[in-house]
Amino acid sequence: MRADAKKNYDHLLAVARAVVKEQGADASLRDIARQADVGLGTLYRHFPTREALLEALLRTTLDEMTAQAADLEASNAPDDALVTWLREAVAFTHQYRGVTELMTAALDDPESALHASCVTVRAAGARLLARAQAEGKARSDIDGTELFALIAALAWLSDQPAFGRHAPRLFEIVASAILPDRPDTEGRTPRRPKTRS
Amino acid sequence: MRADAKKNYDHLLAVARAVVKEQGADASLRDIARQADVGLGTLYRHFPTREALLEALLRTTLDEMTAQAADLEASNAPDDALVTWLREAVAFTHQYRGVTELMTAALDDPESALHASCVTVRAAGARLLARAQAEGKARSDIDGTELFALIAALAWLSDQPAFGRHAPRLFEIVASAILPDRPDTEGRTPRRPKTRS
DNA sequence: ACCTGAACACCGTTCAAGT
DNA sequence: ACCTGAACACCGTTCAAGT
Repeated sequence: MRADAKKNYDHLLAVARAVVKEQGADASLRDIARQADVGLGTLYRHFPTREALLEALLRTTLDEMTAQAADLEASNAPDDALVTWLREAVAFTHQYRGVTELMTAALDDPESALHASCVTVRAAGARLLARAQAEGKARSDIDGTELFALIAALAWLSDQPAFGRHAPRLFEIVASAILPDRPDTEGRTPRRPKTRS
Repeated sequence: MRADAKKNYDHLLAVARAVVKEQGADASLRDIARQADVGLGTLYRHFPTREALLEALLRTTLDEMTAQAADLEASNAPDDALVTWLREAVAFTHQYRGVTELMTAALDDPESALHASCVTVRAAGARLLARAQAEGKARSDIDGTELFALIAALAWLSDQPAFGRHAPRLFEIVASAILPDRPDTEGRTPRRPKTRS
């Protein structure tokens, strides 16, 4: 890659990161090019699709998540490792609003630039899940895709302003379904009376 | 309303129903007006916002869901009533792809034309939930909004092509979190070996 | 009262023309 | 080899002009 091209690529990526962080994964590509002071065609040359742009944006983070799964597998009890990783996965996705939809679609589309990353993440989760299942800590009737789905659902919920406030409890509810006999992380505070919903 | 206006209104609604069923809740309004052989301004006159259009579209179905909740409350065991209603709620939303996002946003926005309907549905669910909680059948640390959130999450998952195949099991997993001691509905089939995820 | 469609400000995507 | 921006086909939304 030529030096000027490399410069454009890097700058484009930095701007895109900021814009996507602020406006979500469906931010205007035109706007990104504009803010990067670059022709619209230049953006398309470096990132032929929106998925390609997000793949570049997410690659390092997704790799970190895979690495962290390996770490947790080596150093933690199977159930703790899984729960910690799930929490991390949801939190990560929450950085970039709307990325969940994209990753979910990419998982189903081998042509997507994001496909490989998503498959890798699913595999990392599936390993942690299998280990917990082998020790009887996790429900045995779940597979890696379903674990991915539950993470995606929790991430989606966290992105909705109506539910953001409830995200921690919703996480606990779903986690308790995956790992039935795990005590709640938070100190099981008694709930406000149920008159208001 | 004048007779010609009424005719336009009805026809617009019928066309919109078909288009939204096919293309989802973010279907082009222009396209709907075009297919209804009506000026774009006419659509906006009758339905000043997309939410208003969907409110008209969903009103009868949402009312039916509220009514069904009352029926179930009168004639079924608390836990069965709740599970049946949850299943129904997810299935309904699944008819119109993308409606979940809209309803979730409306729940948080009192100005939305869909707000009242969503609040009513939440209340209907909350009643069924409270009854099941009173008999110790449902987790006590969940409120109506969280029940709504879990329904929304399941509906969202069902809309994703990658997860559609897993929707029944994902429903069972979440349902088991809400109603911990309920036996699975399906005959707990042994799972395929976990080599493929 | 109600309807129409042009007008405006946006998109995503492509591609001929430039350096 | 890379960059640019006009061109095209779409949007949602508004509003003057018509009946």
